[in-house]
Amino acid sequence: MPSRLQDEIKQSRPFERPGDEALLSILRTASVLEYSLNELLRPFGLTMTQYNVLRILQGAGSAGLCGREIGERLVSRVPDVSRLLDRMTELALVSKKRDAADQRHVTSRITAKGRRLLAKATPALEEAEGGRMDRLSDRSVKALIEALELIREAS
Amino acid sequence: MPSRLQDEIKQSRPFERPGDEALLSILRTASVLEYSLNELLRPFGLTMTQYNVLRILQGAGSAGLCGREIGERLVSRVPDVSRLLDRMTELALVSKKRDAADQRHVTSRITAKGRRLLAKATPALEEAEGGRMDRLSDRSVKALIEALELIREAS
DNA sequence: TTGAGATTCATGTTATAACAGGTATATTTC
DNA sequence: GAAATATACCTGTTATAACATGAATCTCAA
Repeated sequence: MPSRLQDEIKQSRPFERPGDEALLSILRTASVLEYSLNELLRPFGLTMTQYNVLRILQGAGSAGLCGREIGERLVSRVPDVSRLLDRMTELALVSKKRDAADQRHVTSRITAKGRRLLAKATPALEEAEGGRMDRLSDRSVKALIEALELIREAS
Repeated sequence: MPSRLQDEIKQSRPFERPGDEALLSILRTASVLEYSLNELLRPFGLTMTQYNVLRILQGAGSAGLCGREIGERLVSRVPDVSRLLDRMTELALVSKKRDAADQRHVTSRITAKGRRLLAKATPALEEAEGGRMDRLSDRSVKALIEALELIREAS
C-alpha cells in the first residue's frame, strides 16, 4: 500500500528508509501549512513573516526590539530584517527609532494600527490552527513536538 | 520549564495551546532542515528544489515528464516551473523538447550531466539525513509520519 | 585615549518567487 | 466543423529573498 505522501507527490517507488519519508513529510507539511496560513492572512494584507513580526513586537511591549533581536525570534530565518521592517514601517504597522543609548540599534515598535490589524487577524488564524490540530490526541501532539526537537537538535 | 522551541525563538510566555507549539515546531523544523539541506547542496551548485527536480526526472526515466507533472511531484509548491526548468536547461542538467503528440506539452528529461551531478550529491544528502533521523525509534518515525498526514489532511 | 575588533544596520546587486496576463494547441459541444 | 472551453506553457512585471559589502557606532584592551 503506497503511503499518503507517496500519493501526494505521485512517487511510484516506496521510500527506501522511513527516515526519508519522515523528512519529506516535514517539508511537505510545512509547505502546505505556509501556503494555507498565507492565504488566510492575505485578506489582511499580511504575510506569515509580517504577522510573526507583529506578534513578536506585541510581546515586546513598549520597550520594542532591535532588528537583530527580531531576527532571532522569527520562526524562519530571514536574511534581511532591515528591509522587512522598512516595508512594515511604510505600511505604518511598525515604527522605527534609533536608540539614544546605543546608536547602532534601531528599536522597532508595533504601532496602534499594527495592534489593530493583529487583533483582527489573530482569531481567524487561531481558528484555522485549531481545526488542524484538533484531530490529534494530546499525547500525539506531545510526541510530535518531541520528535521534531530531536530532529532539530541533530545538527 | 520553558520548552525547547520557546528557548529557540526566545519567547517569554509559554504556548497557550499545545497545538500552537506543534504547528510552530513544524514550521521551525522545516526551516532548519531547508537551510541545512541547501547548505549541503551548495557545493554542488544545486538548490533543494533543483535537486528535487533531478530526482523526479531520474525517476521518470527516458519518458520524461511535462512541466505540470513535475510541479505536482514537487514537495513544495513552485509557481513558476517553466523558468525553473529553463534555468536547469541553461545548466545542461535538463533537456526540454516539445512533445510531438501534444504540442502544448514540453517534455523535460534529465541529461547525463544531471545524472552525474545527482549521483555525486545524493550520498552527502543521505548521510546527513540519516544522521538526523537515526536518533528516533522506528515507532517514533512512524508516529511522526502519521501525525503529519493528519495535519495535512485537515484542510 | 586610541586603535583593533565586534556589533548593528543600511545599501547595492542579482536571482528567484509570486502574480497576472497572453498565446498556442487540444478538446468538447453544439 | 466551427466556436467555446480547457490545458500547458511562456512572458512581463513587481516584490522579495539571498548574498556581499560598507558605514557608523560601541567595547575593550593596551
